[in-house]
Amino acid sequence: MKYSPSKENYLKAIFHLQQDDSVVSTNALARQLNTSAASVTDMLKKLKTQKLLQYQPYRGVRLTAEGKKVALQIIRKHRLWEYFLVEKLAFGWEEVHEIAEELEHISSTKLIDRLDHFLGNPRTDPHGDPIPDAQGSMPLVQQTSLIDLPVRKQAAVISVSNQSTAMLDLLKHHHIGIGTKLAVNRRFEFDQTLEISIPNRPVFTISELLAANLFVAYDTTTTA
Amino acid sequence: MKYSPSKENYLKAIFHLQQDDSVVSTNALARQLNTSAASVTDMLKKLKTQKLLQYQPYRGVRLTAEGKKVALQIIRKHRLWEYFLVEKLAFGWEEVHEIAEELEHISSTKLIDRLDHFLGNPRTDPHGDPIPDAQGSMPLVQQTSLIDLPVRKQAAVISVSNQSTAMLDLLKHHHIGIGTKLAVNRRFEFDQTLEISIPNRPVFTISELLAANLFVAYDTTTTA
DNA sequence: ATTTTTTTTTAGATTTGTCTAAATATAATT
DNA sequence: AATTATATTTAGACAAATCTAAAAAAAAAT
Repeated sequence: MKYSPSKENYLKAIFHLQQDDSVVSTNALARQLNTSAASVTDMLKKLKTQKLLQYQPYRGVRLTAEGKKVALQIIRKHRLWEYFLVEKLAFGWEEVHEIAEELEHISSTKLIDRLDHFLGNPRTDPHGDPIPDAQGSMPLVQQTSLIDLPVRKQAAVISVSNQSTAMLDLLKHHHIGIGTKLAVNRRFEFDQTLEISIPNRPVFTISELLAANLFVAYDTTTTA
Repeated sequence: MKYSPSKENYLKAIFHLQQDDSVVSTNALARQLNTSAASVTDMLKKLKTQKLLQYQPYRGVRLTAEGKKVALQIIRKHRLWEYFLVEKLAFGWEEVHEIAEELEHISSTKLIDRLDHFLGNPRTDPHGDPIPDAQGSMPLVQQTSLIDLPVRKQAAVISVSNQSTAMLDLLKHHHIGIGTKLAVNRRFEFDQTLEISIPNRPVFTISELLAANLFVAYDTTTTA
């Protein structure tokens, strides 16, 4: 029931890449984990013998129920630690990920449950991503179109409803991608355009049409 | 400037065993780290090439200034995390050590400095051991004879002023050693004996003479 | 339906930290 | 001082996680 940090990272990466219930390719994993395809193959064989995933050579990989369970626990730890770092230790948004990558491998589940309680059982992390509970069930994300995002509320882009190259081209131009953190500074009533700010980038304006097609997640936890 | 968890554990163990400025033996280290003498020898050679310690085959080992610096940073992290676990997450005394053994290897120094501040810059951990500051200087311990320890105050044995075999024999009988956590339950006026409790052990009574020769550290931080 | 390209796997090494068993050095005892 | 006992080191192996280069399979392109 205990896995090495490396194995945990593989499970987490597969979980993230395995959007619906599709299989994940060796190369995609290698890219995600910044390692070689050969290393990935080696590790997949080990994880398979531990029944954490289904894997047939050349056929890609998919987590088993057990594998998903483990992945969700890592994600739970990661996000709770991020929340702690931002809310209690006053870290900025962008600097917490790297530290949480280390903290998520601390094994004690008692620790993480106590931390959860200490933080007031938050349901989303500072980026707006949902935090799985102790049983591993992850609440559905509070997912809104950018049009409905409250002003000044930090949010993370989680999906785009229009996948046309024209739109993706525009997103690229604005440096917006899945996971991009942003906030709406203000709305202009005249033409319904929105002023957007992304950390460490100049502010810019987008059209109502673009905003309508951008879905974001944000923290809805009520702070006492 | 970054060392593996294993190396950090070696440095910490040597630091603790190297009471004054004596050399530490291979066997003592092996015992402390629950490993074989052969493994210790292997590791000492590696740490020597990194100039973290002085080591001559068969002659024992001693930390260099750099080695001490690293050890003190690990100890700082360990004790700050222990404080966090007890004070913020309501863990008991005895359960925090194991978790802190993992947390102490999280690398970010920014994290630990923020944690320090968040906790109100405590100067001793829950066991009464002093917490080194960011520069690695460790405050002198509040060191009292057991005779002067306030009743019910938890403390840790840090030294014994009498090293006779007769005394060490008695200490062994009572399961008391350096680092043992204990508290005085009550004093008996008639013969000045003390009732002592050690977590997870039956309470027992010791003589005034023994108490006079036992030095303990305890937390003197004033809690608001 | 071949050929070419891309993806994936195998083969063989490497590093880190560990082990056991055997050899050697030091310390203790007679 | 010689012998016995203890402590320490060397030699040789192993598991985990990684790598590069080569081989094999699958997919894409002609």
